[in-house]
Amino acid sequence: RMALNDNKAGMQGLDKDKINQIIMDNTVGSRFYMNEQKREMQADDLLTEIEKQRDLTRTIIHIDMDAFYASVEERDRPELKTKPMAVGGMDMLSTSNYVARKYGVRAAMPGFIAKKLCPELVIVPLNFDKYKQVSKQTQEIFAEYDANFSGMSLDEAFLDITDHLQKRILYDEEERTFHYHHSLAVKQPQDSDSDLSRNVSETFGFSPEDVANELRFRIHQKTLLTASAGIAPNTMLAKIGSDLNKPNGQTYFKPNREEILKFVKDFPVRKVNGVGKVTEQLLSALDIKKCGDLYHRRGDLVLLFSEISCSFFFRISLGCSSNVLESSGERKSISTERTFNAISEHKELFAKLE
DNA sequence: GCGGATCAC
DNA sequence: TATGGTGATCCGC
Repeated sequence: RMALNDNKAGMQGLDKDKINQIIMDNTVGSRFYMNEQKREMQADDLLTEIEKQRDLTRTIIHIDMDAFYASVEERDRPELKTKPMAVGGMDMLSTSNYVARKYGVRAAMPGFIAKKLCPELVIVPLNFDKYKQVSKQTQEIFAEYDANFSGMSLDEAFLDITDHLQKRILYDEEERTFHYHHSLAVKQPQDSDSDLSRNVSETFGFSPEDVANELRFRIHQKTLLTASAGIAPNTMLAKIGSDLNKPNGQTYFKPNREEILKFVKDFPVRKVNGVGKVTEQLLSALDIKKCGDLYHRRGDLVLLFSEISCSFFFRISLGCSSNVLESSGERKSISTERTFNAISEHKELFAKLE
């Protein structure tokens, strides 16, 4: 910001580096420098406030069904498993299986484009009623661990298992053991013959990770579908976690401030809930690509954005978000999702700078 | 409050 | 042939 701007007539060919050095050498204590300090103090006030509210005492799980609609169709039509397949129509696809993804066929892609990428692609029309039934089955399981769980869509939910973990300490082994019915046990191609007669049952422990494994086991037991999970002290990290080891995996973020900051530092802002295409571009223009960059550029951010937007960005940079779940029925807002009107907010600013 | 922009599913 | 439909927030007016 303090650097010399040479986009003015008569300023070409100057030794920019040398001039900038002189400006910098004389700038400490100057108005420019003080302004910068002031803005960083403003930012630090917000950051301190957020840090003060950091709560590592709760355990949130985000459960995300793997390629949900496509997996349901594969389950009911196994011949589709080996073929590139997507669910939706020629105008829009809802999701695709992993074979199709190798061709670049993704959710939210028009079917006719997908067909050009992969002419053999099988497009299966939506069976919404079926997905709703499966969703109900998974939600019955969720309710056993958190009666107030928050369903985000048919294939995603947040659970606060803090209370369950307390109660669970008293569970005997039987209450932590689950097994498949013989009729449901499916032989996977990679299983050896001995796996067929194997007792398909499992006992789970007492840790947050054990609970997530148990949830995923029970979902598969009941629906024959796989899910991924993120376990963390808040919704932002839980949501990130369910994506990191997908499919059929899970990630645990320990309730440890230092470890969270270390993870978040190099994590791309675009993958955080609430940061979409436009915000990504806007931040990218400021050379902000990783969550840690949001912290380093905090002085610039308070200059450019509203307090609400800054708080949103700073919470991301600290790995802080809400850990309070609104029950699905009465949900009005999702506290981790924030948008801001970048264009109009900045039209104003640029107008002043002219 | 309303409409526009943004975002997620 | 052809690029969703809905619900939520924040912003400027």
